Amino acid sequence: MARQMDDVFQALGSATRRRMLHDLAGGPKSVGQLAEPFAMSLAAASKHVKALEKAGMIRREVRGNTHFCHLDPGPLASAHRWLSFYESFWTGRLDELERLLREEKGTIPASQEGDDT
Amino acid sequence: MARQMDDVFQALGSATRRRMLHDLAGGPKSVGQLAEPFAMSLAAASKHVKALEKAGMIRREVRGNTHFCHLDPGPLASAHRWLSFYESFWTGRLDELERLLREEKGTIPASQEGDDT
DNA sequence: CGGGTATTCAACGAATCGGTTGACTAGATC
DNA sequence: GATCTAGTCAACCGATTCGTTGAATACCCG
Repeated sequence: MARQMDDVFQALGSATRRRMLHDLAGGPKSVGQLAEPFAMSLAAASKHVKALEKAGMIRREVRGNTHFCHLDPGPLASAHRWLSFYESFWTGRLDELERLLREEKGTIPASQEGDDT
Repeated sequence: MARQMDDVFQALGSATRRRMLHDLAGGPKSVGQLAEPFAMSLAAASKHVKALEKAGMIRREVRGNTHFCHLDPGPLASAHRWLSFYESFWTGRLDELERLLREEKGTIPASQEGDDT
């Protein structure tokens, strides 16, 4: 479904959440730790975390009192792969792009949307 | 500014607009042509086009009556590069990731957000 | 038990989104 | 000039987003 892709890109469409992901790259963090850089309530930050979780980009491990979040890079990899489709375009390899488009015609139509592996 | 990045990812967070981009990869299209696959008014499609334009992902060339849109892959490349930061993460190259994080400390803090070239 | 800590939940408001319709502008065509 | 076509614009609507606050939950600690 393209829905998961929507969630991923939508989650990335906020500097707050991108920052959270970036912080998470340094290792698991609690919700409170993730919230700390921001001038917003913990409840607000908690919602951002939930958005990232919904997009599958973080997993949550509740240990005692605190919820530890760790990055799940899978969806980021998917998004990266999705964008890679256009790579030949921005590198100027138009011949390569044409090959990709032709190849696509041979499989499922609009197959790029189906690429939510 | 991180604002441009917001626009790009937000624009990508809609299957409709992703489809439009995909169609544009095959060559320039008019607004009407872009709208055609969708069961929505032309005005609605026009708004989507405007969103893509705002994100810098398409340029518009008005020729006579019709507006031709062509893909500008720059922002897609930026997004791709942004995601590449996490590549070492999903390939399991944690040592490489740590190097990146360490290297980042040496430059501008939170430098990833500044990467809107 | 009582109190502090970490976090979520629910309700609310302002702003934005994604769509609609109707009116408008401008180029093409007869 | 009259009309068709391509597209935008403005107003509107319902749904979603992003923040708030206050209350609820649940764990930890003395």
